[in-house]
Amino acid sequence: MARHKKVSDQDALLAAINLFWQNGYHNVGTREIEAQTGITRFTLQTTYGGKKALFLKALDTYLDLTDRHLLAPLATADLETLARWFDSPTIPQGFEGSVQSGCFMVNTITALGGQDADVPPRTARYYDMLYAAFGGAIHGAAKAGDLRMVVDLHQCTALAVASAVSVQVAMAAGGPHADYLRTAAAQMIRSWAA
Amino acid sequence: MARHKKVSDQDALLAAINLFWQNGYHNVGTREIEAQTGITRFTLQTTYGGKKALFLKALDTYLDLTDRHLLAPLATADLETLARWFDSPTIPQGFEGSVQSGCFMVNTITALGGQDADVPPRTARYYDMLYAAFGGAIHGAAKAGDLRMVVDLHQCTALAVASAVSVQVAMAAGGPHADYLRTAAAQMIRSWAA
DNA sequence: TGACAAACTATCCATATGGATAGAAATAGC
DNA sequence: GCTATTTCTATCCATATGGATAGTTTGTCA
Repeated sequence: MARHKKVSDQDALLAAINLFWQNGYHNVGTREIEAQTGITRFTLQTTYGGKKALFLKALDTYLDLTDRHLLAPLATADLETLARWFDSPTIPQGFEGSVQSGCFMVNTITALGGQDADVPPRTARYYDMLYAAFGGAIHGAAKAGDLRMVVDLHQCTALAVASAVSVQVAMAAGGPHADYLRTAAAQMIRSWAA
Repeated sequence: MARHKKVSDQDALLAAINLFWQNGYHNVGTREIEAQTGITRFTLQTTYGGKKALFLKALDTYLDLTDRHLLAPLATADLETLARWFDSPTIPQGFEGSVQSGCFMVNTITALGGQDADVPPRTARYYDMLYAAFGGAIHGAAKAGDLRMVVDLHQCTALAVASAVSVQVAMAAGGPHADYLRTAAAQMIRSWAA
């Protein structure tokens, strides 16, 4: 039987997510990947398929975890939970140092999206996740009679998605903007209640 | 008197804006800058101060033009003009090929913002411009008695800023999301009217 | 017409990059 | 204890990179 890797796949992948999320694809070289994740350049190539393949796997895992822990549960949440999602956010374990960099996926859309054919399918998945989560909550609230009659469900969903995305950019921007936007989004959601 | 450059400063700078906006800082090499802007690597170094300095000058010029043509005029606009700013956007001359890449500044925040000390001052300027533009319009509408009494001006301003930023990300993302968000934002703004 | 200054061209340079290779090390199973 | 397999280490490689240099070209002015 074979030699074990220095670090487990899971630990290495988590480290890779944080590295690429905080620094972007281009600012991270293969020597830095070795230093920060424990994956040697040999293993990077032979086991993971190279830098680009590791990046995509990290991004896919990020999307998996983001959906599982942050978005999918929202689809069945009530309005107050949705509002608190904005003004009292939870941070997935293991990513505490990265949330100030915004969203790994949003950063990838704006940094690489125009030139990299591997990004658009993931972008589509991300927006699907956002619309499913916020749309689910909003349609659920409507069905429960919790929404004011005058609100347009598609508009509300789009505004919730807009708020979520812009909060991520504001996180990457630094400063107070993310808090302003979180507060405003939570207020907006609470204003939809019957 | 000396030899003239192959292209004018203004044309070169416009070309540099479009190049960096569409491709990002790292995806553009100095040979590509030569090919796309007419600035030789010699001139890039001696006149502009190098690749990074050209990038920052391009970004600053982009912020100047964006403020002048798209944002500053909003500060004295009425609500309907603000709504149309979203659902019937105008494209600054010379940038038609780049708007599908979103916003040069937003792309820079997410791609470089975490590692590059030259970006945060420009990020702060960008958000200041956004808040001044949307805040000005909204406060002006309130002063004119055009807003419903119940709306919170700071919340409205923050939501308008959120919408503007997320539309830019959606442009970079491609697909129908930008149009959804534009429509929703315009509806939201119209819903604030008395 | 010559001088001067600015920009261009062709070439060079040091460094960094992603990935490849060969030999060594580590591990489990037989 | 040996074998097979996987991973590691040290080194190498071809290419790309941002920038530098030297000689040439170009345009204006005196």
